[in-house]
Amino acid sequence: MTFIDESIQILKRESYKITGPRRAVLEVLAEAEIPLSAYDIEEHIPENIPINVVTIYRVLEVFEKVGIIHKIHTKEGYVRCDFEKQKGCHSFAVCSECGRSKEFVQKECKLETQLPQKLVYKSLSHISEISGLCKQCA
Amino acid sequence: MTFIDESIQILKRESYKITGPRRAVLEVLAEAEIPLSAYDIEEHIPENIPINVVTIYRVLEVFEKVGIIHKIHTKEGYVRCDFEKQKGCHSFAVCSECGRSKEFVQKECKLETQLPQKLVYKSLSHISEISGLCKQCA
DNA sequence: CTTTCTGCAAAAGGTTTGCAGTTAG
DNA sequence: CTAACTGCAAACCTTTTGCAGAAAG
Repeated sequence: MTFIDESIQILKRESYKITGPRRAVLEVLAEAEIPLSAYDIEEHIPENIPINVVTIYRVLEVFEKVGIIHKIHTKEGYVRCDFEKQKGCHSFAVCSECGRSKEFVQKECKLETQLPQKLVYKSLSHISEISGLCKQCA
Repeated sequence: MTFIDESIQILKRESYKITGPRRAVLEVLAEAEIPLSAYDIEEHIPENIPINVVTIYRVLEVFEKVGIIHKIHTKEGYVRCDFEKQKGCHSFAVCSECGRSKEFVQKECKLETQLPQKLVYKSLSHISEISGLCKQCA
């Protein structure tokens, strides 16, 4: 199952409509190697079917809500979620030079199990990003 | 040693000047219970000695560079670093409701030791934030 | 057919830049 | 005294909002 098909399935399940702009943004994200902002995505969309940036903002909002993309804070952009079905702590290694990011899932995440209780926090969500140099840029 | 004194020491060591605006921002951050943006900080500074927001932006940039404050991405604001001298992975638990944040340091951080090597990343820095509800807000 | 979605225009908000004058060391 | 810092004005970029028309299911 590809990222696009899987995402469409999830959107339908959550009763969102499958529209042209949403498909187009999915296609861009499916190919992307680095985190993309709304404006980055606009640039990657074919000129013959231009999509308004405002729409892209709204599309990304929905995508993030249903969990098919992640926001990368280190780079102020979005990447597709490669492990939609896996529970656990989704983390990223982000190259500070080229931006390439790799997602990985930790089933046993200290941060989400032990520490919050100790601090009397009830965990809801979690941001975890490592920034460094990738093989190509090192 | 208080946060302010320790910070001044660090700034001097890095040959930054100790100016009025820098002192004022340190004083605000020393008291703050939640992450503050540049504009938040401006509001907390005494009316009789107003400081330009542009200056606050530049002050925060320096403070972050020398490591005396941390940016909280969950809330788009800055907090003082409570563990300047401790090496390791500085993480935060942030209340999604009131914004109160607690810093903690993990000496043994899986994310900074095992995983990066596996991914051929050379670790440089690390963002780790848990978002949830604190005791008061739960 | 109805609800959701999109485009446009505009506003709002946050951040950055250049430059001249000020100040810490 | 000199390099570093600040204030001001303006530019710039990103994100949000309201509303009328379009389109998916």
